[in-house]
Amino acid sequence: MADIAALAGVSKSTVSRALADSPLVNNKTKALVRKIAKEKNYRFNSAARNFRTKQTLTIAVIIAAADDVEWSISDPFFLEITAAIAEALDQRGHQLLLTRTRPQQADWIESFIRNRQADGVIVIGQGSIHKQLNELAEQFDVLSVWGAPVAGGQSYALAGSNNVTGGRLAGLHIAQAGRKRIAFVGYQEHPEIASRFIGVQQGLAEHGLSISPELVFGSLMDRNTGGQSLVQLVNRRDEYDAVIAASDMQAFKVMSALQSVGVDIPRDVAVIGYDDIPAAAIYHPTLTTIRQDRSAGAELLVDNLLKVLDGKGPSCIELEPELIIRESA
Amino acid sequence: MADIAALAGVSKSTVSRALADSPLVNNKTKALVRKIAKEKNYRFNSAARNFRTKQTLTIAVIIAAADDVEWSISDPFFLEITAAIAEALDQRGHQLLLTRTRPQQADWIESFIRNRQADGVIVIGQGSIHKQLNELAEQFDVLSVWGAPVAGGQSYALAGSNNVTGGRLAGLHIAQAGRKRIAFVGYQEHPEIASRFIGVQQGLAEHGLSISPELVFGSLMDRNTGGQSLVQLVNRRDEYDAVIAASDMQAFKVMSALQSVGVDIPRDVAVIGYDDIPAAAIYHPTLTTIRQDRSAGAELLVDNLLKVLDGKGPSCIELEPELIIRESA
DNA sequence: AGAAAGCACACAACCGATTGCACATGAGTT
DNA sequence: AACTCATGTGCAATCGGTTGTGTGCTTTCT
Repeated sequence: MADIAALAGVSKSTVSRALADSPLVNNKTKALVRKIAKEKNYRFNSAARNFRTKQTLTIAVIIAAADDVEWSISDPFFLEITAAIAEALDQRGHQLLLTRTRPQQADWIESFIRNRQADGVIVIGQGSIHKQLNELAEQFDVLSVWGAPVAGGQSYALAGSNNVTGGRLAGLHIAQAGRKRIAFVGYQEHPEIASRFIGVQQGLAEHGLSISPELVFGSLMDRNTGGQSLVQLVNRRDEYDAVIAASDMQAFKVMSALQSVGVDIPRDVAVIGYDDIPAAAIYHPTLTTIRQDRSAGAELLVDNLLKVLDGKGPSCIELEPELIIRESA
Repeated sequence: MADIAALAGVSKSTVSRALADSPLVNNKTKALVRKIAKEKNYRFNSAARNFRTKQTLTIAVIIAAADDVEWSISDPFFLEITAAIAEALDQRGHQLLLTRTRPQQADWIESFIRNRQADGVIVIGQGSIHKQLNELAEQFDVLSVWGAPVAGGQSYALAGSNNVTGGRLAGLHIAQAGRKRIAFVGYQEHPEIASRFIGVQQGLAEHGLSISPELVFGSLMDRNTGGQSLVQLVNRRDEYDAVIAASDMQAFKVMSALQSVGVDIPRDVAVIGYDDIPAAAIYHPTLTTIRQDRSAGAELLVDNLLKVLDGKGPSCIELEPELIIRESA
């Protein structure tokens, strides 16, 4: 920058202001400085800038659910929403630091914020750490979370699809299809899944149906108990004519297991998923599911965070999910 | 740091050295300084450190293939390898900057390196930009690429699975299964896919088989021509008894399309994929495929890059892929 | 014409850690 | 006793931008 200043015959500060498009600089000077900067292929040093301005224009993203029993980091939904966040951040001139830090570690957020490695943090999935998040949010106003509202409210900014509505859509669709004995699969410790289950029950209730407790299964993705749940699900296959799964990946598992013992989907058992990951449109039969809009969600997450960083209070916004009817139900 | 120095009754430099575990500092002093730093919950300012040391301990990751016709960013394989890279970088004390920058943009790499936003760049998938990568690698020694060796060699560090071997394994397996009329699906502009196709032909040739040109289809994922390819593939379904796909996602598409017109897999047509993404074990029938080890690959990519950043020449390493036999073939 | 206001720019401090060099102290050597 | 040497610590420069304050010049108004 000093070199550019010398070449342009002005001072460093003028160069800085010219490149920052400050109104304090004459337009002619601005043009001259920029021309020279371009000619000399000048690049600002963002390390220096970050240092001086005390902000990094970087947002850390952490997949909280990834460490949990229910979901693995390989669930395409999380990765896709991460990609969508990258896109949204990019458009707003920020960068995405993908972190593996386990949110269970006591001081994970401090290390990001106080070390000034990131200006804010986006957490994908509350997993089972809602409480910790809440405490952190009260200390640091730098949190934006993808998930579901929690009873009692939360002090962090929240974005998510309306899981109750989503569940209800699934329940209604299954009921309208004439199914009577419904099974549910999912890990209800997670706020999102719990909401979906509530929605499902609502939807079914509107048609006078309910889910019998023995047809509620835990997550099939759980490293410890997942296999067991799946076996039970298959053994009881004559007791239900529809399965509502808490995620597409689980729906695939259900379909695969049932198909391999000769159950026809959707004739014998209808299956409905949640997320609408790309594979849902490809599976055979194609999967009826509840679509969550990742792009919209990502933008919401980012805008929420930027708002909070800007000193505005955290907001809680829910997107409307959409029923995607395909072959499986 | 100045505060810690005052509290410990030493100078800033001593604090700095003590925390950096420099041998220049007496052990007692070191212990004292560290104790105080811990008590006062001191965190170093990484912005200042990056600025001063001129390195960021950050690696940018860019999914080159994502922008291409063949693969979309939603292909789980890329996202998974990205997650694995995050893990590997974390273990080595680095961070991962996930970028969306399109590699087609002329100066993408300069903006990272010269702006000092990252110390190095990992590119996933050469896509169709091998030439550009090569030129960049000659200017900047900061490149590590996941992909396949290219005729004529490349000047960047390369890691990948041996696609020829992988293809050959697929070809051999199909041939041993007694299939005679083989179709291939994939976008051969990509070095990786091209290598796989060569391998497939080798494997088949060892059993006296070959692929007839009209049974070689372009990518099903191509936004423009993918649908057309799929229609052709289905129309000609009586002309082949096995399909070798260049990726699992494409294999799913093939299976789904064929199943929906009543083709039984694997009885009528065997299908084999490539990658072994999680869904491969879940599809019905479960997908026989060629496994690429993401963790090993990610570590290789990272180690390669760190080696290059360390001033050592770029290396080119290939992992051995593995045939995973399941139901579809 | 003189004063006030406004514009465009320069000067220099500053962010917080790292590091080359100078210096002090005490031990070991001749 | 004088000298070398090793060890431990402090001083101050430094990285490359950003920004508050100051200053000279021009314009505008009374």
